[in-house]
Amino acid sequence: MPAGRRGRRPDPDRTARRRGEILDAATRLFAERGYPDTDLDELASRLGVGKGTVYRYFPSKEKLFFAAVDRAMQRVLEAVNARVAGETDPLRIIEGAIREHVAWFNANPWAAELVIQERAQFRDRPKPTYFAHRDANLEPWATLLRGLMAAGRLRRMPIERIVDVLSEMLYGALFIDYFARRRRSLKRRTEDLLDVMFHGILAPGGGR
Amino acid sequence: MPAGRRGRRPDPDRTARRRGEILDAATRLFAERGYPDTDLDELASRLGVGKGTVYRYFPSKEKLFFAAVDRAMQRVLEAVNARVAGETDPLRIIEGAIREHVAWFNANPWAAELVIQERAQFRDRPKPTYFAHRDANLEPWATLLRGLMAAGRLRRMPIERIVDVLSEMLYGALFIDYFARRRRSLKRRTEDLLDVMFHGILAPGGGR
Amino acid sequence: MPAGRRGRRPDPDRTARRRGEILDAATRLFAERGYPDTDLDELASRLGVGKGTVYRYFPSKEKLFFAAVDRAMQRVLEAVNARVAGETDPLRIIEGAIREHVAWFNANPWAAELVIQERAQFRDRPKPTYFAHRDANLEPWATLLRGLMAAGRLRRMPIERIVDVLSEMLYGALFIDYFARRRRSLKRRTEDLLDVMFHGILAPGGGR
Amino acid sequence: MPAGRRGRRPDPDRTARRRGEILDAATRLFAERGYPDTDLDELASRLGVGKGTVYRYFPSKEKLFFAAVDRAMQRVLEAVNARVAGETDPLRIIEGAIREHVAWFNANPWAAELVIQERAQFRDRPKPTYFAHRDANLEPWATLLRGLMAAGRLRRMPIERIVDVLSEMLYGALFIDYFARRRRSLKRRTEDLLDVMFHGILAPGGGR
DNA sequence: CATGAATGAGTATTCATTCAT
DNA sequence: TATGAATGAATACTCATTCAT
Repeated sequence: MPAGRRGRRPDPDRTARRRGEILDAATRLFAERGYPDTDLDELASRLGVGKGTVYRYFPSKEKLFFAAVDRAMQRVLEAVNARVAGETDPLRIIEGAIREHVAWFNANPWAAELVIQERAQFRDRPKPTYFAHRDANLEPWATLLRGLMAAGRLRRMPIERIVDVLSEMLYGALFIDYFARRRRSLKRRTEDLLDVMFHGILAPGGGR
Repeated sequence: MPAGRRGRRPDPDRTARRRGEILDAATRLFAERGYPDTDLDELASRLGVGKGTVYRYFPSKEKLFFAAVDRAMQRVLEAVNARVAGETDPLRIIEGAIREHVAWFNANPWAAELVIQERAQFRDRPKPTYFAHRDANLEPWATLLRGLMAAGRLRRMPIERIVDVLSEMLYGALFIDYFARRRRSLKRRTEDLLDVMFHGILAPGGGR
Repeated sequence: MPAGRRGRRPDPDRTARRRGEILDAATRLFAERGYPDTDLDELASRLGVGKGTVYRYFPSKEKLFFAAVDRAMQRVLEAVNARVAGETDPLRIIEGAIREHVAWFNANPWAAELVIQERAQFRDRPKPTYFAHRDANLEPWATLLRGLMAAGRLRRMPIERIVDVLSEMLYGALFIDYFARRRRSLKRRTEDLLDVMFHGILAPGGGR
Repeated sequence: MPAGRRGRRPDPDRTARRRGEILDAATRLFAERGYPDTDLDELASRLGVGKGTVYRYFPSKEKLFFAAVDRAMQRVLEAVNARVAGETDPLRIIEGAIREHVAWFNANPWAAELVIQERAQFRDRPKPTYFAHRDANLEPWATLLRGLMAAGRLRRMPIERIVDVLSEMLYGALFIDYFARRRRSLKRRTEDLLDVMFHGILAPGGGR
């Protein structure tokens, strides 16, 4: 054993596991109570550790919260990517992504809560985590859309139009879903969204 | 002097004006700082009145906030109704309503802020003010849509599908608009929305 | 009509009546809620007048309270004096005074409440109203006692001993009565007090 | 190092000592200023600790106050019991108890203050602490009195009569003592009380 | 005289963060 | 490394009093 090294060595696995446990509990609590009503004291006792320990892993309540949001956003993306992994038809990829996005937030409403909380409590953040992640993952989707358009399967329009409107729909759906206490089934709402997104509401020639 | 009670009489005009002034200033402050960071003490000094005066007009910070949200929501509806007042073609009415909704929130971003704040700080409210107002005003729009569908100008689909997806788009647009710091022009984004809403993204026959 | 005098003359009767009404309502409220929880706003509305009016008759909440206590103390003394007015036997006068004191506070528990409140809220008042009144009325009673002692009907002892112990009994009775929620009848408790006061608890020769 | 939980362990001794110190200082302050004028902030600075520390030991101002009253009442009873511990003659036990009660409150006037404050500020408490403690300790005294009566040393009368009148005397004495700023010596007043309690004021045959 | 709108000093309590052990 | 005792800034609301009308 080299001189000068005493005591137990830091165990990176243990550390990572601990971090994850804290993040899990914090996520649940932030979503349940909202950011301001979440008490780090309660978090610590739920975890069965001291408050100081939480502070060893995250330097402040704020940072802990951001870490929670960040991880949540990673998870949606992972879920979406996993869902479309086997698909080859680009249109089915788009469709699958939409379905998964709606379904995932529906199954994980706490994530929507985190997104709201972040926006409400930290109004001055340059870019909310949700969009940071979305933008970082945009390019492959844009490529996909360009391909479909070139193949004549999508109407000719700026790619941004699709991306933006789709974002609005999904983001709106995510919020309305969670807090307007909707009564229609997840399946039906997904069909609504896909149908309008793909075909619009006008009948052929109905515009005039 | 008229018989009956003596002394300084309450002046309803003055009272209403005062209430309005307080509400204006409160709205601005709540939107600027967020609910928790808004100090009624500061509100009072901005208005040049004592804290107690604010409490004469609104019994609590919470009630004041709800009054502010409520008034904001009334105003969007008024703006939308005013915009479509002269229209006769039902499709143009729909279109006008969408345009105004997007434009109004774009011009009054503080209103979007209030909507978010309400949701984030009062998680347990049965129905957020935005939806309460929307639902109270839904019927005429549903009638309009039914008419258009009967006339063959809209594709046959459940009315709810249109209402829901449109809500999602508008609500999503309202949020994204305000806090994703979008770079594309209001006009272009409105066209995007209308185009996709009306025609969808698929080319004819593109689904297969 | 002399020049220089305009308008309605102050009407002393009306003024006194008004003062009395305010004092009545204030007394009730102070006794019900305690001094700190009595709201002059509520007092005014119960009376159907404006807050300002109360201030025309009493310069401050404190002064109003003292006036209420003072009037209450006058009333006990009046009641006691009225009760013994017809008596001629000095011992019966003493007895009647004790009976009336106990009975009056029992019938007017709010008065005991005022005595307590005064002591608790204004700890630094030189002499509580109750004792001020008592001391101002002490002399005739001392004379009475001296006469009884000279006549051999009371044991020889300092007059102050009787006055002090009797005061303690009465004052103690007044408090215990009101707030220990006693279960024994007024009559029985009065007899207890008189019996011990007059005869003590020892049997003849029981001291040794 | 023993297995199990790491970190700074709670030290029960230290905790108890701290609690006691806070209670001491609080008792003094409540008695000096009265309940409403006692500021926990000032209490903390007097103790040289932060306000939060006080709240660690007592969950509210109210609870702290009740704890102070409660401890005071325990102490009177201890003092009284200690005083009569060596006595064997039951009559001397009674006498000693009375002497100690008067003397203790005379030496600890702050305790009387707490009793008053409790009554005045918490009008609706079912049973003031003073009486709760008294009632919990009543039985041995009743037994003593029954014994004396059976032995012919006390006049035949209901035990309750003695207990009640004695309570009234002591309670009255306690208050008068503290706030009528009496001028006669403690010793003399104790003799007064004992003399009247034991022998009454009437001369033999003086009743008629 | 009478009113009640306006005022602002005053106060209990919470909880993120630090740091002695 | 872990703990939890200690800290103190921060905050909504009440109510006695004043005074314009």
